[in-house]
Amino acid sequence: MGLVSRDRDFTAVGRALATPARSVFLNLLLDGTRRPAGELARAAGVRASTASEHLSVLVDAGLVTCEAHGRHRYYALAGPHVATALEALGTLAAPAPVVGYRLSRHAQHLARARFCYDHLAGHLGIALADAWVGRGWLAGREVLVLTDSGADGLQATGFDVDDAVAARRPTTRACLDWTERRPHLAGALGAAVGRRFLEAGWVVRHRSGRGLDLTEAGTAMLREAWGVTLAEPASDDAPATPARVASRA
Amino acid sequence: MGLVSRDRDFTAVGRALATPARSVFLNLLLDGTRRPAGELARAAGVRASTASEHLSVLVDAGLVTCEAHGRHRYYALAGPHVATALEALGTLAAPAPVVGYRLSRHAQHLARARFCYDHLAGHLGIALADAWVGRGWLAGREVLVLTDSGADGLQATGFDVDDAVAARRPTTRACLDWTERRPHLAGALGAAVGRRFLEAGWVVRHRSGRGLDLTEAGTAMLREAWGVTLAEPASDDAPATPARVASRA
DNA sequence: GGGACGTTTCGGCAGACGCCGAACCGTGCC
DNA sequence: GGCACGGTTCGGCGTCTGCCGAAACGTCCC
Repeated sequence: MGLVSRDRDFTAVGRALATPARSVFLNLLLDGTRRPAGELARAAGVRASTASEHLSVLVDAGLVTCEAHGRHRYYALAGPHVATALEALGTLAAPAPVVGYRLSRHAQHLARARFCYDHLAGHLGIALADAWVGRGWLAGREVLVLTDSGADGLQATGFDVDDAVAARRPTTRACLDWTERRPHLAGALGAAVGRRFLEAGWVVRHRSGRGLDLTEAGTAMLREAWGVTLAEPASDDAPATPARVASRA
Repeated sequence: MGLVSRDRDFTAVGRALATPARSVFLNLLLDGTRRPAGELARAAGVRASTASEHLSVLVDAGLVTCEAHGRHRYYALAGPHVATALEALGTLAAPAPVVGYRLSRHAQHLARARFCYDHLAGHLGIALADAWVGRGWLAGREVLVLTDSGADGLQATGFDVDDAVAARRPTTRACLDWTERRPHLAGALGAAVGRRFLEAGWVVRHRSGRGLDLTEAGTAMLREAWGVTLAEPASDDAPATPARVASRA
């Protein structure tokens, strides 16, 4: 101890991020999914061989892990710390160039609800954070610290708060969305919430895409439990207030 | 709004970090100082011409700003957001390779007290955070949220809390040291504290180096105000408890 | 076993990039 | 004005690396 240099060598991480294909890969994996090499290759517009080389660079840099499954190899982010760091870097990075694509519809969907590695994000994530700050369950405005009443309330609603508190990761963490400017809940508790939403069937992963669909059950649950209503996806733009919260302390 | 891609292009930032020389530059600037091109060149072990090219890359990437002063050009980090992002990336990056140097002495000095862009870090920063958490001035263990009593207490001690709260930046932010594993106070309030420590002469920048020296006045002030004592720099290693806090609630 | 398929490895090519020395520019000083 | 000095620009050199197609490997399925 004390013998290690205090400075960090950004070279390796930098190299890993420094090419368009790898940047695309990371963006795709940033929602916490595992994806086979071929799918990543197609998404980035490069040959399988090229993608393979890129992926091994990411693995060597420790950003991504590889898990063999049958004749597929699934790649995923190496852990929450990678997601956290990339998310912080996103502050500096420019929005990715918009490829032709039917982006608009896609983007709207993502804006509404998605996973940010292991926790809920998009309008849904923000609405939850707002609601819980409103009831005094989370404190610190931009920082989202769990209060005692919050621990009780969330536990009562069926979230595994004890586990989250005991975890090695920070219990709560505020994750600032790049496009919206409001924080949503990350950290061990954020992950627990996300897990529960999936297990309970309140949200389901959109088939063949990133992004989540809020189910009937989920919609009802949000309204009844916390008076949260998300703007309908069918409606046009709803930029100013993406979600409305009834109970505001 | 809504039209921008949700993904980020990490390519540019990645490229900017991807070379040893630029990594050294950023590490040097990470303490918030501005330094002339020549000094940076010497530190990185490259010719002035090479350094100049590197620096223009960093400027183009928006990580660094350049300010002409006489026949010198001073380079500095482009803002707190850059420091924050790099600090987050440090989680992923390996410790920088140790160059020959008389590193040990140097590193010890840095470990004791230094600036982390605009706020106090090192054992000093950690000791302050510990002390203030102990008195209930900061809440949230790993997160460091300012409490009401904390606002009163710090204001009474002469820190400009009102300004910090009014600032556009988050009032408090926990900055996790890479080598130590404990957080210290960053954000607008952290910057206000750092500023005051310099102005009051409690710390002075170490000549020709990074790192801070705690003055007699600073030592006395720490002890009297919060019962904080930093281990003497003359002593050998003091790894386990870098600082001791008297009053623990 | 044979064939389809997902993936990796290999060789090769072209472009990008880091480095340097030399030349150039602007400022400060005598 | 003349010179020293900090800094940038330019041309050139060698290396690295991103890309591809072809070939090899392993798995699944008939």
